[in-house]
Amino acid sequence: MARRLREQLPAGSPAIVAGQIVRPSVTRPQAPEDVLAGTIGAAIVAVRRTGKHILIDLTSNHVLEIHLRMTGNLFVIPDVRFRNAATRAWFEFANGAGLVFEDPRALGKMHLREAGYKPALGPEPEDMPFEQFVELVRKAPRTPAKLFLMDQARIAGLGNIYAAEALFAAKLSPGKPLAEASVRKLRALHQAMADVLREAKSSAYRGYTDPGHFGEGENYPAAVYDREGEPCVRNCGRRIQRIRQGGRSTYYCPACQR
DNA sequence: TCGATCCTGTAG
DNA sequence: CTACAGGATCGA
Repeated sequence: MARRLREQLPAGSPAIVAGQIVRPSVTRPQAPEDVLAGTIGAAIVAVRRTGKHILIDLTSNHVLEIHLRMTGNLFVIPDVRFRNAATRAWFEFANGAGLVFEDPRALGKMHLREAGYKPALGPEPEDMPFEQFVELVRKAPRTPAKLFLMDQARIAGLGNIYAAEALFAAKLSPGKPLAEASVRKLRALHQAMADVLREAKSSAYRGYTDPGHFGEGENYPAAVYDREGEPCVRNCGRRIQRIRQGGRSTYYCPACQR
């Protein structure tokens, strides 16, 4: 997302000349006017991603932090006047283009931070050495594997879907602590976390929940997520089960994942 | 460790 | 019509 946004931004970083927080709840607990005050008049210096957070560096010595949650979307349109009804916040550049934050369910967040701000996140799977992963596992001897993977303070970037997929790939039970897993399976999981995120970020799917792909039969890339009752893709003869963990659904193969 | 909360579209 | 989905945060 951060990369796509970078590619869409107008060249020469025109200043932001106007903006509106259409839905005040997106900046809560910050006041919409405070976010606008640090944004309007500034230009964009860089767009970065860390974990699930998008960070937009501004010349005002602020950082605009955006979390898309599930249904959020952030992009540049050539003419800000053509923003649509799901727009929760927007900014207009000096050339008339718009940076638009859309989010039908309005769960996404936008906050103004000081320069140098860093979200409290664990390492990204892509640049986490195996030894560091093992050390993190060792510090959570009783936490069920799936809850461990979804804890952003431990490891950044995996949500409900990708955690389930990585565990399936590594043949690990979502309910058992990783501290009890073999080194071999931990290695597989370490690799799977990076793989699953790389695929999710690839242009092919733009995330498993992209409207054009989600739940669409053969195009649907998830092996277990939302597949309760379907036969395991490994043809082990069992069906995918759904259990409840931390208030959310976990999908897994009871035969393959032990 | 658990549930409620936020928010709305969609599935039932 | 109600239940549920998602991620993060908060309070019991």
